[in-house]
Parts: sequence; structure tokens; C-alpha cells
Amino acid sequence: MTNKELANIMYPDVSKTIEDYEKMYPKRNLDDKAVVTRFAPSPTGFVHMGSLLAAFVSRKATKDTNGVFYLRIEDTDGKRSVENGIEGIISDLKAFDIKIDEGALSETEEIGEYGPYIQSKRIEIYHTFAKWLVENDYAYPCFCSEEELEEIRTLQEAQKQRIGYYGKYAKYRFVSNEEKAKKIQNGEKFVLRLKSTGDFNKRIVINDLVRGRIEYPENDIDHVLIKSDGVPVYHFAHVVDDHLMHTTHISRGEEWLPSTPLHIELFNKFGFEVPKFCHLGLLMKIDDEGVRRKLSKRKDPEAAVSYYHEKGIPVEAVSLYLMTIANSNFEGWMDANFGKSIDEFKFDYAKMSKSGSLFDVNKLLNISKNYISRLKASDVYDATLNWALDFDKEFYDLLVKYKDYSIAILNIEREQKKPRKDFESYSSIKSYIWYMYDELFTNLNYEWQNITDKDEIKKILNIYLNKYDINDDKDTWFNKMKEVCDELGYASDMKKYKENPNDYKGNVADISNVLRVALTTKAMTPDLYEIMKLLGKEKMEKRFNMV
RNA sequence: GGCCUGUUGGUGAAGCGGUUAACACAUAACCCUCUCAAGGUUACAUUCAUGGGUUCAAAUCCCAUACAGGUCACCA
Repeated sequence: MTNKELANIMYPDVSKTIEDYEKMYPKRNLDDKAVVTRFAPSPTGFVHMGSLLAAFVSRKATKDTNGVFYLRIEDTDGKRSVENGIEGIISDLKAFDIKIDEGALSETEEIGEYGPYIQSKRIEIYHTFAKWLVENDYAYPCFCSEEELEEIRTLQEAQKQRIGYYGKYAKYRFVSNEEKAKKIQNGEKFVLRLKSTGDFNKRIVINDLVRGRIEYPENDIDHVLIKSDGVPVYHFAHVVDDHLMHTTHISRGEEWLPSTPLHIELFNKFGFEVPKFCHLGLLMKIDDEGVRRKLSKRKDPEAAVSYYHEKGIPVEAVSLYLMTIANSNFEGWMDANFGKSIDEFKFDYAKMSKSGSLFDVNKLLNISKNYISRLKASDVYDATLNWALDFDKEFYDLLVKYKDYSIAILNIEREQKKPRKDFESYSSIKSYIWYMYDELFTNLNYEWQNITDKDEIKKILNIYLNKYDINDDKDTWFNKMKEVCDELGYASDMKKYKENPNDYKGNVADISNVLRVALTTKAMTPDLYEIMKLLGKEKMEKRFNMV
């Protein structure tokens, strides 16, 4: 029996040919340098930070070259797929402002001419390519049961052989087409296996854009290409899809490096051009035991991109951070090109770190802090409102009720050459400004410092309140505080105080501390002058009386 | 166990045969006519996992060892 006849028995429903598909998906009309790449997650429910990095980098590379970035859903494993998984991916991408040019938009909709972009809808295509492999003696059906494979494995382990279905262990390589056909006609399940022609003792060179030249032994394993349910495995789907979709750059995690020789063998068998590979280092973290390991979806909350949404960390800050992980020269570029868009920075695959980067939340927060400090107060207000809407209803209501007042609070020490930097996330803002709202000014815990005597505090507050005028400019305001010092025997001049601390009961700092704590309960706040101005004399009096 | 990759300060890293081994985060100290944040100044790797080699010269090239990570599925 010829291979062609066997192929017909294996895939009787295939009506098209590879040529038909080549015609349906012609070469893209793009610049030679244009990068076509993709984000190809499986719909497991949420996007991992490492995947986001890959998506981000891919998006950036295509933007830099006027290429195409598309989203392909790799749902060939039912066990991994989760309900609404596709929606989750799309909303995460949207949240981080990573735009796709083509691909799946939802379970049922998509844009682009190279679809379907969901692998489970491409089964017919895979079968067409699979049939071609059988016809050309590059693949064959295998009927081994799990137990049989287990036996082979045990045998190999015992004999200290390389493990796998290859060479003389590839049992169904040696079975005749007639016999295989009979099994299929009897209704026996089969998988499709590659008939590898690789030689383990020969070397194959991968020129990886990130890691440079890497050598591997050639693949000689007869890998499963199509599972017994007719659905392809990743390796096969990847090769077929990335060829038909004319992908030029495969950006993926380094866990794929060991199977790249297999992928290259497949590309070669089909006579397809081999795309460029970019194997990215994994994102790592140091866990509580001090062990450095891969950032894990299951164990580490910060691995999920939804975490940053909940924490109220601006997506722009996350993008900035991802860019510094991707190309560490980005930070320097950003300093030198202050105010320019990230789009103007030229990304380079070769500058990516080969070893896995430790994911540094501290650094992210620092970037976030700097980012927020440069925003206008009204933008901070909008973003905080947006965050609070989902995560803090009480705060949200206050922000809505006192809009202008809130913006004014957020504007304290903001519009100056060196703006104040204490908000590292939108979720932390409340903890810095809560005391400005009467509604939150309850359950108080006053942080008195040097002056703790009740009568002394009362005296200071009374004297001060009589002097305070909301229309004073900052110098006058400060002078009045000094007047209180002089009247009560505190040093109004810090230098003099430092020279002879024993001549005084204390100094301006002590007086201002009393005022500050009386108004806010906190020993550390932004500029007191502005706080008083915003509170107004009436509220000040009320709060002084509460003390 | 086989195959592969990686290892520069607490962290992210630059470095590509000749540098005082950049820079950023973190940390600490000091300074800055009220605190804090910020800012400024300073400190923080005699050494690039370890041991050999090549070279006038090595973090950079070679070899071995150690450690870490990845992978070896009808998962991606």
C-alpha cells in the first residue's frame, strides 16, 4: 500500500491541499524589515507577567518596524482552557494598552485576513498538512498505548539509554502500511508521529536573536504531532500557523529552546522558511526561603497582571518597567530624552538579558512613584477615582462628593520643578490624604512628639488660632508660627536653637508639630501651610477643639 | 540521569582583550532657615561563582569544577 493510500485512510475528510492554503494566505505586503510576530497564549484564565513581557516586547518590535502584531489563541489542550479565558486575555492586554493589529477579539469575533486565530478552529488546516506529511513518508500513525510507552521508557531507563520514541524504539516505524490501515479500519485510535530523519550525533545551529549562536543535537525523536483526538500538539500547530500567518519572529520563553530543533526539522520537512527565534529569559523571584525560582502563576500573586490593576499601579509605570527589563539601556535613554514617548525608543532583541531577570517590585514602585509625581493633579484624581470605583467604594464616594477639594489636595507640592513623590500607586493615596476628609477623621491616634502636655498644647493651639488668617502668604504664615514660639519661650530661629538648646523650651519644629498633629494626627505630612489653607479656619477650629 | 542555557555589589544591570568595573533601585550618613516626601553630597564589588590555562594585558578568550534555571508528555 502506498503512503498516499494510507494518508487517505487516515484523513478521509481532507479536501484541500497545502497549495490551496498557500493561495488563501499570501505573503504579506510589508517592508523587508517589518517584524511580524504574535502573542500566543493558551486561555488559562489570566496572563502571566512573563507572557506580558513577551507580548510587550513583540508589540514594540512590530511598532518599530511597521510590522504586524497579532493574537493567536492556543487552545489545543482542553485541560488548560478555562471558560472566558479568551476574554480574560483580551481584557488584560487592553488594560496594559497592548494593541493587536490582527487576531481574536472574542470567542467568536476576530480581525485580519490570516485567521482563524483560534487554533481549535483550524483543525482542518492541520489535517491537510498532516496528510501531506504522511503522503511524503515524513510521518506515520502510531498505535502505542500508554502502557507500551511506559514499558519503553522503563527499559530505556534501566539500560541508561536516552529516553524517547526514536530509532529502534519507534515501534510503528517498522509496521507495514497495510497493517496500519487495517487497524484504522478496525476503529483503533492513533496518533500521528513525525518520522524524524535527524541524527542525535549531528549538531544543529540555532541563531537566536537574544542568545546568539546555540548548538543542539539534531532532533531524532518521533514526536507526536497530532493527538488521538485529532487535535495537534503545540509543536505542529506552531509550525503550520506561523508559516501560514507569515510570522517572521517567534518570541517565546526560553522553555521552548530545547524543542526548537524539532520545530526546525518540521519547517524543513515542509520546505518552509524558518523564522527568527527570540528566546526570552524567564522572570524569576526569590521566595521566602531565599530560593531563586521562576515567577509562578500559582504561588506568586504578582505574577498575574490583574494584581497591578488591583494595586492601582499605573499601566504606564508597568510598561516603563517592562521596557527596562527588556532593554536595560532604556532607563538611560528615558533620562536623556525626558518627556519623549516610549515609542521613540528603539528596541533591540540582542540587548535582552539572557539569564532570567529577578522581578523587582520595589523598582516597579519607584518607577510608578516617579510617574505619578509628573501627572497633573486632575489626572491623578481621575485615575484614583477609576481605581476606587472598583476597589474602595467609600473613598470613591468622597472623591465624587468633593471633587475640586480632592484635586486641590492632590495638587499639594505638585506643580513645582521637583514635585512631591509619595504616591507609589493609586491604592496608596488614601493612606496619605485621608485626614483631609472629615468623614474619615475618626478613630484618631495622635502622634505627638516632643510636646505632650495637654495644657501646653491647648495654649499653643489657642494662641495660634487667634493669629491665623487664611489669606496670609507663606512668609507671613510662617512668621506667625514664630511669634507663637517667641511668646511661649520656644526658639523661632533654628540656628540659634542649635547653638544653645538649653535656653529654650523647644523650637519651631515642636510648635509646628503640635499644629500638624492637631490637624492631621500625623507627625509627617506635606506642607502644613497648604493643608491649613485647604482645611480653612473653621475646620481648623473644630479639629483644635477635638484635641 | 541525558541535552541545553546561564552565573558581574542586597537587587536590576553596563561592559564584547587595555575603564578608577558605568548607571538605576535599595541601604546608611550628612546637608537643605517646621516634619515628612523630594533634592544635594558622600559611602557601598581591590573584584566579576571557583580553580587552572592562553596573552605583555582577561570580567571579557579556552578548559575543568560548583551552583542555578530550562527541558526530556497524546501540556503549552
